[in-house]
Amino acid sequence: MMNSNLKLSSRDRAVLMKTPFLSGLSGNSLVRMLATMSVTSLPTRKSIFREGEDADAFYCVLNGYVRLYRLNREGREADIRICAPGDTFAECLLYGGNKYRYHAQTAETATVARFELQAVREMAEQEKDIAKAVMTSLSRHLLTTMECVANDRLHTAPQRVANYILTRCPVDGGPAAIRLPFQKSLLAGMLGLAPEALSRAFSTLRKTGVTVRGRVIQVGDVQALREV
Amino acid sequence: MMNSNLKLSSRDRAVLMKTPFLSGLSGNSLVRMLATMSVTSLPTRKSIFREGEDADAFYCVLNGYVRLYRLNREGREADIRICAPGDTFAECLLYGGNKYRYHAQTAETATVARFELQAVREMAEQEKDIAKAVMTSLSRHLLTTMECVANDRLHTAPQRVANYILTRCPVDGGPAAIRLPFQKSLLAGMLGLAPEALSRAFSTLRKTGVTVRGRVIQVGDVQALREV
DNA sequence: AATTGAATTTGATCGACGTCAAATTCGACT
DNA sequence: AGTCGAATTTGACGTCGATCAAATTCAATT
Repeated sequence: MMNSNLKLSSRDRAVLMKTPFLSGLSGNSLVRMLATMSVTSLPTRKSIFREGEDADAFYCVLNGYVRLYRLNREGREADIRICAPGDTFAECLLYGGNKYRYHAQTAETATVARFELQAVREMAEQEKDIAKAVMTSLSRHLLTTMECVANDRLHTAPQRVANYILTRCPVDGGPAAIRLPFQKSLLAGMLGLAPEALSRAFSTLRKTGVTVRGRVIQVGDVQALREV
Repeated sequence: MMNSNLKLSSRDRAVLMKTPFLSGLSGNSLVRMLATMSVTSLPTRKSIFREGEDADAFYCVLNGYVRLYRLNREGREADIRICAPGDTFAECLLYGGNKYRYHAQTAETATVARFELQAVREMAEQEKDIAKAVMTSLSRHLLTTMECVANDRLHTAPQRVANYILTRCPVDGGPAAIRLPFQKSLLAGMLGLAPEALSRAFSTLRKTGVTVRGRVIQVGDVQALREV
């Protein structure tokens, strides 16, 4: 069941406006972008597009999570990226080919904004602030993706998990607690791990003062985590 | 020894003009880009910038190869990307932060073009075709980096090597031969492997009709390689 | 052709992580 | 509180690739 052109909830609107894509836009450009945009609510595990399809739109997650993944010949899935609220995906097809290069599906109930590639491409060529928004979005996205390659190649499972926890902890070194915004299996995919490996990484981190109960992660000593 | 503001060899010039960065530029924009550019020849294993330094330029490889890499706490290096002639690197810092996020060093004698971030940033805001060039470059780069994540997470060492060979083979299915443009240890880094693992992957591929002699790789049956 | 340092290959070993199966826990709903 | 299916954890095991060391090959130079 797809609920197109839904009215934006104020929460979703707030997320949308903080996106690198829209946050820098002036009145007129903003209006034009919003005009070509359509908002859709999707149920869990609903496909948004598939690898190899002709690309006609890119998306911004407003609520929930979207999984970008590939399949190998035997049908095993590997996540390439997990998109959180505020993340844009497939915007690289604005200037990088005309077919989707991976599958996209919701990881849970999600709301996404859809932008026509052709329309945005034209606007980016007319309005400088839109071009700038595209460049900002692509730059950020590229940096985090390179970060991901480095993380995969350099760190073990417990280190990746520690890293992830640290990115969501307050900066000071004392104790802290965070709550995962999604299932652990999704976190496993983000970190390039099997769910079992994530579970074992958490139990390895127990000796560093990390306690996990459901989605709540308690960190005894943030500084100690940095040294894993 | 650094040889700044070298006159461009005609070969280097040809590479430069085929870059997504400059290939789409009109007369005036092209002149302005070339004016802010400086060309440098560097010896083997010369550092271009280091992680954490303030970023003031991005680069385009004209000749040779440049390694982008990170270190972990124990000092082990992991390559994030190998830049070939025509590749641009650190251009994501145009709109994505002001510090270099990884180390860059030449993998062998190399010639690179250097572009001031600030100057290009300003030009990108003035000239639409320069903005477009930036977007194209970022898009391509992002796609290949996501490809890299997928490759790492989905494929074994022999599959990655087969993949690499296939990207440099003629499309038809018959026998073919290619010559590596660099040392095997560099290829290993590109594929996220230790040199020993690359060597073993090649010997695994022997049973698929791949013969390696020095830098020359003979492929008996391209179609068979696709099925590894 | 001989020399020599670097690159690559090979062998042996080890640790990390994937996979499969079974046990347990979680969480939504009655 | 009780039920039931899904998510997570745990155990057992296998495989892949990293690492270290030693042998071999390569390639530039004499």
